[in-house]
Amino acid sequence: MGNSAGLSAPGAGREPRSEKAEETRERILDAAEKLFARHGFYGVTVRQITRDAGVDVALAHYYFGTKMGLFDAVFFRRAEILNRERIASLNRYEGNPGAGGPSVEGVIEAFVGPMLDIWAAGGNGWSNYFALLAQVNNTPDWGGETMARYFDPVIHRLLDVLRTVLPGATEEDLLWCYQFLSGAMLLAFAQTGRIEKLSDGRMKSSDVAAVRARMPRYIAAGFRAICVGNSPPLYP
Amino acid sequence: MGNSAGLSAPGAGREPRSEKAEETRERILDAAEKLFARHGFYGVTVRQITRDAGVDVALAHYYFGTKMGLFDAVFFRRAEILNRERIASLNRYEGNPGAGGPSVEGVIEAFVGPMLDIWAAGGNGWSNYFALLAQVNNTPDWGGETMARYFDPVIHRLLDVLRTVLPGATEEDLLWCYQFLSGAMLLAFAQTGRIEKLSDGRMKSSDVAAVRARMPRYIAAGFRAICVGNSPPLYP
DNA sequence: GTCTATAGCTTGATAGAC
DNA sequence: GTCTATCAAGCTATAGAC
Repeated sequence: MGNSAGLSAPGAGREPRSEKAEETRERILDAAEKLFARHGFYGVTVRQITRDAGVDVALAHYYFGTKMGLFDAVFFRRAEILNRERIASLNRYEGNPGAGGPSVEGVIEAFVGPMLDIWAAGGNGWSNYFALLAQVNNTPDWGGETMARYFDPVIHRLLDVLRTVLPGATEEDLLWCYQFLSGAMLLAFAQTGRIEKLSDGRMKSSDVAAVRARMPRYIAAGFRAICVGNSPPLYP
Repeated sequence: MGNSAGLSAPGAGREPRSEKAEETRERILDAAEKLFARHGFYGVTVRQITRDAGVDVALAHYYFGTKMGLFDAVFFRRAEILNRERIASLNRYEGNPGAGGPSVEGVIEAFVGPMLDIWAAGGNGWSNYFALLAQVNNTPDWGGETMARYFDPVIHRLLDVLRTVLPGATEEDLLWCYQFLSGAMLLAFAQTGRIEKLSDGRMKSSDVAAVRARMPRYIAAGFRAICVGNSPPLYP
């Protein structure tokens, strides 16, 4: 699914757009982001999107060609930002790992931190986008491929840094652990309302602080349990 | 989404069905399971399902009323089995935790084991079903609610057993850790093809043994890191 | 850039013959 | 139980006026 290649912007390099046009484009993207995140690609019609955006149906096709083109544009818009932030964070961490030197926790925090910061900074757009990522990540057949197309460079960068703090880890161990990380992280970001149900309304899916306090340590412990020595696990 | 209440079978208590009719019903369910898993509820038409099943369109409505009724029936069919197996496994473990006495690893294995066994035993039906679960689990708004309706009793049972091996854990810690477990586990079961892409084809999403060797220990380590003491984590 | 109008299909669902 | 036939509604996408 999707056909914009790699990390080059779909529709990039166009002549300068008028301010009004740019705003219209963004309104369509925002509405599409929200609705795709909630109901998936097929659960939404172009008409619903443009109605939500307050613009004419035909404009969606004018700006994005097809419904799929619109989906790709939504997916791409924030992927670019996300990738930049996470690469920068990993680079910063490698350059200066802090007091006790590099650690698994540190690397995971450097990777997850930017997303937590963005989430904490608020904005419905990002919340919707995270929910969309979780859905695509868990879509069989083309989900893995789509995630790979947009995010694999960052993930390979993460794996490189992880290898420096987990020198004995096998490739299999590292990749499976990343898969677990990916599932745990994106479900937490998706805000599905499950935690509300389980806790009888006492806890909130939107509690960023709660996730920040637990997720990096949870994930780092998992990596160490698998990638350091073997059963029984050793904790250096 | 969905409206069959609790764990009572939708359409249960009907008069005895003929064998041929029962087979037709199952064929529709199998096709629907496969296609819903691959493309989501809205990504599939009733016509595609019945075509795949080799039966007439009208029969889907005859047996299941609406498209949503069909979806509910698909979701319910295996949920019942899954719940029974997991409850039985947790009971067995509580009755006989094995040599070293009860442990976090043991509880997690008792919970995840039945799903790994079912997966290992093969059958496309179950693979499709797991993929469907992963999708619903990651669906915002109604995903959490739907999962809760079908699976919360088992999860509360799991949490009860976990409390006995993690006596000091707070409710918040336990529930967030479960949320991470849920995301990691279902993504691994969804076979999205991501691991193939990341490993350049050297690893397979369908490698049950690889998941069995790692996931329980990964998850147990995460629980211990969060639910035992506080930073820095202590490993008993 | 924006809108109207519409082409050309497909959809979920049902009525009724067999 | 199964199939044919069909309906009303909604869909993506486009052509062309402004």
